[in-house]
Amino acid sequence: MVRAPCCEKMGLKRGPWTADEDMTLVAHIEQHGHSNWRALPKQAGLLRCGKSCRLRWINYLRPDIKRGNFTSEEEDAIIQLHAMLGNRWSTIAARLPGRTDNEIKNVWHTHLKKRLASSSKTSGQAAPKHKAKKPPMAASALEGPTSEPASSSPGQSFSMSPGQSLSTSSSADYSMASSLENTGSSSSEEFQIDDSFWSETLAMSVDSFGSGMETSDTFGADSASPSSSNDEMDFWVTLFMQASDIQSLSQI
DNA sequence: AAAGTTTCCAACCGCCGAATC
DNA sequence: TGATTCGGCGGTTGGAAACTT
Repeated sequence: MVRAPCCEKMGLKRGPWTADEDMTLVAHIEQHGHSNWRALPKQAGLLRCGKSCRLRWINYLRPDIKRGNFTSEEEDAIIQLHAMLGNRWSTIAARLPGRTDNEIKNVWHTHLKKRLASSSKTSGQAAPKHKAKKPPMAASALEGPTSEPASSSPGQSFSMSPGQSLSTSSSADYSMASSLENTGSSSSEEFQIDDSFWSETLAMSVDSFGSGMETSDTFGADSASPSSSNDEMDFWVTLFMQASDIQSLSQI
């Protein structure tokens, strides 16, 4: 049977949200929550698809969203996490409190991918291919410490292992090869984690680490209904980071 | 100053897995 | 047990803003 569309498109508004719509959505969610996205727009009196409402809330209106530039620490964290996880934006976002998967995805495609490409080409010389534009925004995020004063709290912390080093070396090889080269695998071999890896390891984790697993609880709204596989993924991300950290420390 | 180009980001689309019936 | 619904995810895109010529 043909799957029904996520929402009937007739008469539903699309495109950018207005301030009024934002207010309506926020007010409704604050009052009634968002137990049912599909029904929400009708209840709130919005001419929007439920999916659209959800996206707007998740990516923009949620109170714990951190607006503003990405700090260099955040960017480095994204790069490291992406090297380990690939395009698992939601998992990466879960490690960066206040950041959304959509935002991280955008940053990756607009800044970080290019940054990696140029650093790998010049092997260390970060040749600014693109001239600085939008000074208060993107450019500052790329060039070392951000000038953003208050929007990113000073005490901001990632859910990473305490000793996790966020290498900012320009020629850093962000692949897992660098992190795991001391584990016996060839250093020239790029370590790729694919889905089968995760499914296998996650399956193993149920038996081996089923109890006492520490789960990160850093993402208020999203963690309202955390799936166990997400918790497990968090566990493994943390484990890998700690492992790579231990490996690098042991070499000192 | 204007036209053309590039960059960025909010939003949409389609697919998938889990939950429910 | 299969069908259906729903929420969530990642890929992609359109338009606005910024920048260059």
